[in-house]
Amino acid sequence: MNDDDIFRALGDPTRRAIFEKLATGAMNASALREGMAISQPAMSQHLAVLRNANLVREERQGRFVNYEVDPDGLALIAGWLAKYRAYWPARIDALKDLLKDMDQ
Amino acid sequence: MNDDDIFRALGDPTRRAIFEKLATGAMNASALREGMAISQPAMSQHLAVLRNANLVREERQGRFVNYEVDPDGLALIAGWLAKYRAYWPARIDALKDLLKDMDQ
DNA sequence: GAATCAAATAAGTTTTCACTTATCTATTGG
DNA sequence: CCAATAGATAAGTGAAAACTTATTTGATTC
Repeated sequence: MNDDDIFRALGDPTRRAIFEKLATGAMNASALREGMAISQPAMSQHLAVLRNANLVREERQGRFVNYEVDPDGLALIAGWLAKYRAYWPARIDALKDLLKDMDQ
Repeated sequence: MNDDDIFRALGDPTRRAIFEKLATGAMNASALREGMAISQPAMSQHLAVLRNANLVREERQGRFVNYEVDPDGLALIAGWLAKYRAYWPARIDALKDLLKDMDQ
């Protein structure tokens, strides 16, 4: 799990769509495919890339494999972004409001 | 400027290295190349991709073109990341500390 | 205004990577 | 134990994209 894997994984729009769909709730690979013009092997390969980047993690449940967002990958992006916080001072207030919301 | 352009731009490790070097301070394309095994046209092409993603902006200064980090692109990443804030509650405290630092 | 230097662009080549089809593995239920 | 189903893997193909060399554009200085 490093910047390289993560940004490469998110660099593909299809993979980002998969991730974003997963973020609405954990589901298995078949459910992910629904309404998403993508073959079974392609989905499996994309999920492998996302998993390798720690953006997604799996949990086998019988014959199905359930996928969910892995916070570790997101944290790494947040860390990357934080390095450049000097460049967005104007956005600090918005971020503060965000954190206040999260407290409730 | 959209998620696609940004993540595609950052998906390439060379381009991310260029961006990260630029984040240490604005400089022109030649200065960026120093110690960075990369040809002049390649650098120019990478900068064009970064510029197109609003991660970097240019300002011609005579014969040189000065490049600097563009906060707009970073803000878009922050926005993308914020959508998934539900997934990193454990990191809230760390982020708060970060904001406290920024106030000073 | 010719020479020089920074950077961009054009065109072609090579490498990477997202796909395909085919096959295999794992798990369940009859 | 066998048929069915979910998913992974293997191998090959085509397209995208990161490079190359050559040339062009823009600006400076002598």
